[in-house]
Amino acid sequence: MGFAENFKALSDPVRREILVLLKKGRLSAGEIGSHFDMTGATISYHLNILKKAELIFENREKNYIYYELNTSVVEEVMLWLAQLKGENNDAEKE
Amino acid sequence: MGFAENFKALSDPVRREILVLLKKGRLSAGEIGSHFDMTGATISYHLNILKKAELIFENREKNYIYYELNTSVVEEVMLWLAQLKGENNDAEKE
DNA sequence: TCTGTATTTAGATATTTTTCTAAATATTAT
DNA sequence: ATAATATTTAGAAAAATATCTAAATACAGA
Repeated sequence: MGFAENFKALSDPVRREILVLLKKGRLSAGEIGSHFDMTGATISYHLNILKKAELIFENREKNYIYYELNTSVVEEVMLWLAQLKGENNDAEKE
Repeated sequence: MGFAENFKALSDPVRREILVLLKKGRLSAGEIGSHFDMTGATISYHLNILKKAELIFENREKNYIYYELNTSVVEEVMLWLAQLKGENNDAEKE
């Protein structure tokens, strides 16, 4: 909730890579973890940060927890950046 | 240079506010500092991080150092995010 | 119910980041 | 050259973040 969390979540390379992995489709926590040289606990920590920022959401199924990308928040961040790029140049008014 | 630096630079609320201030036009380090309840040294630290990420550039003039927004890097970050939003949905091919 | 697998939580440690104070540098003006 | 102002740099302290190990939880299958 809030930009602060979104940007913080995006600021870590591991978390960005997780998002890229999820671009191709949902993955379980374990599958995500197998892409990194880190303990499952650490991956869980990162997933939780992404979840709190609503960049991903989870889906419990059987013995697994699947994670999926939530693109709507990505959009919000882009909007903030777009405004920054926006009407900053004195020359091009309005 | 590189996404890591860009995202890290954007992850701090003080630095984001500095960028927003610069949207309206260039400001000296002192003018930027006066918007925050922090020492000049701390502001200088943040400006340096933004500078290294090439989100701003400086312009020395007289006794002052003026800072300006560099929107081209903002664009790069947006591009990364756009790709994340991109072809992630199984349904909408291509 | 017991065992095994997937994942998270708790607590500790290590690393990184943010902030401060004090000193250094640079530039202007007298 | 000296004094004043603007800003940065250095070094230390405080705060936040990332990582690990070990234990806890949740669920599935025998």
